[in-house]
Amino acid sequence: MEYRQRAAVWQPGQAVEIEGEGRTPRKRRAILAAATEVFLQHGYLGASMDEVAAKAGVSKQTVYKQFENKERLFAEIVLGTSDQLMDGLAQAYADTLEGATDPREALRALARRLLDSLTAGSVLQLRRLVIAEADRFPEVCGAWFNTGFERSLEALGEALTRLTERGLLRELDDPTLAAYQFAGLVMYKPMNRAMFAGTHAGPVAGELDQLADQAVDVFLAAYGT
Amino acid sequence: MEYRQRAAVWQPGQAVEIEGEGRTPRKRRAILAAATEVFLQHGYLGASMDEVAAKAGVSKQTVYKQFENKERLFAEIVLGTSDQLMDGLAQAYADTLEGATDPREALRALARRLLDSLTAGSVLQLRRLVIAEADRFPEVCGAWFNTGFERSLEALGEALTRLTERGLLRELDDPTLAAYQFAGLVMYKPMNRAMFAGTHAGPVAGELDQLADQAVDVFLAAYGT
DNA sequence: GAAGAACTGGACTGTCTAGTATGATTCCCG
DNA sequence: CGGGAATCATACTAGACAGTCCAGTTCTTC
Repeated sequence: MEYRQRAAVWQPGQAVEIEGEGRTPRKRRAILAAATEVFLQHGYLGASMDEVAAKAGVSKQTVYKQFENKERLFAEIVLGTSDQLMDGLAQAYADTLEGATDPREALRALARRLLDSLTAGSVLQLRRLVIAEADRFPEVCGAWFNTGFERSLEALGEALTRLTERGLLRELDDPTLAAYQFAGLVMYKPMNRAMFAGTHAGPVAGELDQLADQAVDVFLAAYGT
Repeated sequence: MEYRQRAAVWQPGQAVEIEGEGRTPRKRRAILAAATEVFLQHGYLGASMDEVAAKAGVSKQTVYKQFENKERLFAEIVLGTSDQLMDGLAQAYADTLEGATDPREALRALARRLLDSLTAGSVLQLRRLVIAEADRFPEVCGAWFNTGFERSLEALGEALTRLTERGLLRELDDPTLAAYQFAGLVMYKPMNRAMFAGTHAGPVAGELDQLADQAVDVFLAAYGT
């Protein structure tokens, strides 16, 4: 179960002290970390700038010195997460697929890792936030989707293509589509449950493993050599 | 393209006049219809009871006579939709699968119909609303998920089992899981796009057909006879 | 160590909203 | 057609919140 020990794909940043950092950037980071927490927990309208300032240990004036207004702060937070999520997923693909010899085992490991990572509380709350505000902030949420979500599935498509080149999968007409199909097989059920049924009701551990295995069975029935 | 002509799975109800209906129930229906529109458009916190009353053509007092407060009105609306959605989906299964002779054609028709129905604007907005408020109203949103979403996939599993019994599909160990896998193959990509990228950016028509066909190919590679 | 920038705390404005109150008006039913 | 209930228009209360302002304090930097 080596994959369960790994760092989560993304966690809302703590305001870590960085030695030699000036006061202003330190406070800016504290504000971003606090705002992330507050927005994820309460949503855009439910979040209050007073709470952000209090949680950051900063005066309201400082918040408004760093960020023009609530909308900009929201945008900064949402966009700031997509890089980190992407990096985490790219790492997951590399760890599980590159160098693999048995495609079934490799895909199972990937599926389990995706399930673990993406049903974590903070990732779910981020997804909820972006979905909820998709109409209020179409550019920001659209950008998050394009640069984070879609891009990470294209990357998975490329990783699958490398499996094909090594003779571990059948030829793929559309690698990105195959990636979406894999993701859909693995995550449609647990992701919907997690999104709709509050943050409570975590999945049973064994259920996720079973889900992963069965998704891989279907995927390989279509794409295995 | 016969399936494109069909009635949508669900549309936010207009306040239809029902002959012989008294004044009070008529106004109650008007309020529910107006509130549905307002909540879907602005979310729970963004919705104002004044706007609901105005849109329903009713005084605020009447709203509060029919519904104790904003929370109850929200709950009533969310729960009221799940039955209707379910009925629409059950109809889709029946129309496309029962009586089919060619499983590939039947599943393609079902996939296209699901794609058309569930990427419609109002259905998306409803999903967004429920997801966004899952933490604020865990019982209501959880109930919506259990009685609407999960139940409809169990129904699909039963419909698939009937295909099995008629020799059109391989034996299914877990019909509900197979249903989730089918849904995931068909909808993971377009549903995520639709959820994250505002209500704008409708999908290209041909893309959905292609998606449906390729999802069915994978599904039948695993479950076809 | 001094000057200037950044920060603090708290008060303040303007606006919005859930929910209540009231007296006049309209509708329904017997 | 008349009486009682439902509804209307409107005003009101109480609280929340985004964003601003200011006088005093702390940090950084030269």
